Amino acid sequence: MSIQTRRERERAERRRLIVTAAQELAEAEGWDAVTTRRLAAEIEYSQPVLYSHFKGKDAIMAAVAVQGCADLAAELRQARAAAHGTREALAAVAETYTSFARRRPALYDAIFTHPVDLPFATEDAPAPLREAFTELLLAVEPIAARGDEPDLLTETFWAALHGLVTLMRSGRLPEHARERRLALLIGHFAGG
Amino acid sequence: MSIQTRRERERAERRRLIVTAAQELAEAEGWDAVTTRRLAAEIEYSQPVLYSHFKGKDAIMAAVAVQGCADLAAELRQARAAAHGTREALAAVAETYTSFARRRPALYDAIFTHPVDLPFATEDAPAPLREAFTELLLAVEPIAARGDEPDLLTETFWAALHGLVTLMRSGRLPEHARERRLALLIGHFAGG
DNA sequence: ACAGATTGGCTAGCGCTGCTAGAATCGGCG
DNA sequence: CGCCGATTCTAGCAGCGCTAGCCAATCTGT
Repeated sequence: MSIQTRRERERAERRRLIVTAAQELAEAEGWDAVTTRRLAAEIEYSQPVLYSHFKGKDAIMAAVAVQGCADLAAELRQARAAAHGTREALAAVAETYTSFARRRPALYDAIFTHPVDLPFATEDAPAPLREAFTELLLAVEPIAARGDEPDLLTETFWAALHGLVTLMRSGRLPEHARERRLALLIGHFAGG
Repeated sequence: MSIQTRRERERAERRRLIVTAAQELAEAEGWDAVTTRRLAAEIEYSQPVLYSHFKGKDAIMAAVAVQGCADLAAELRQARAAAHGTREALAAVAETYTSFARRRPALYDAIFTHPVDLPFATEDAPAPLREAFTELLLAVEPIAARGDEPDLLTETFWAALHGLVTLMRSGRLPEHARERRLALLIGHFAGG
């Protein structure tokens, strides 16, 4: 038994090594730099080792996404907790969300942009994903009007943030009016 | 002179041929199927011919995007013209926009998702892009509150639509509540 | 009408990608 | 020690975007 568990432990450790290396490489040089060869060199193993842990590159990105989403959830929670008042909480969460996307674009892309088959809106979605959504929900819920379904309203608000983030990063929206757009969004959602 | 112009005409025609073939192939089988080899075979020329017309594959996608955006602009205009009342016009434009994204995902991606260095928010942006934005602007402007900058409000509304579209297509938002989310968005923007 | 210049398309190939089959090597066990 | 199974590596496949350099067809000037 013992040698079996040791092996499993080593395997798990190496899996973490892969995910961490992929995340660091992506955040340092972008996802284009994360090739299977480069990643294998980074962890000092050969390429096929990656495929004994993950089905393919996309699966590695998905693992990075889940891990990174925990960071986002934590930031959102902190921002929401530090804010006083419902409108302020919503603004704080929105600002934190877009700030996260700006500070850690590679991570944001893995979580929200890259085509990936993670279960998202179901109950068997990975915990960090559900936690991040819950943070948004807790901020949006109080400003829901009568008849608004909080879940759907949260999704809509989230989509708006996501749209702003992606359009700005691709250069389709100019960066300079970022805060004013965010203010307009909050204004229309929080009713003012 | 005449033979020069004939050559230019032929060149222009072949350029159109390339863009059209790329668009059709993308819409039929997705952008992954649009490789330079496949595209060259489709137009019955060799690969390097593509590079005498475009700097690279991205430039071809950009050309498809501009051409496709004219379609979108036309659809938006028609929807807006057919609607009575400001709120109805906004809803019609929003529905048309998301419908376009659903019906023609490859085209939508080329225009709004794919990383591309088209000038977007400046005055030297290609005409179809400006026209599409203008259609949105004309629908959003009437619902702008006092103090709202119409341009920025339009951008924000556009971003929300874009976010809904991309999150739904990647499976991060379930499809089933599509219309209710759109209704929530309109409700909060048009002041309901 | 013919030789020379020029334009322009094609063949072939480079360096890279994600991924995998099969050889080789390492570890535990009788 | 010698075997045997699990594991890791070497080597290679098919495909990608892109380009250098040859070759042929076309136009120009005598």
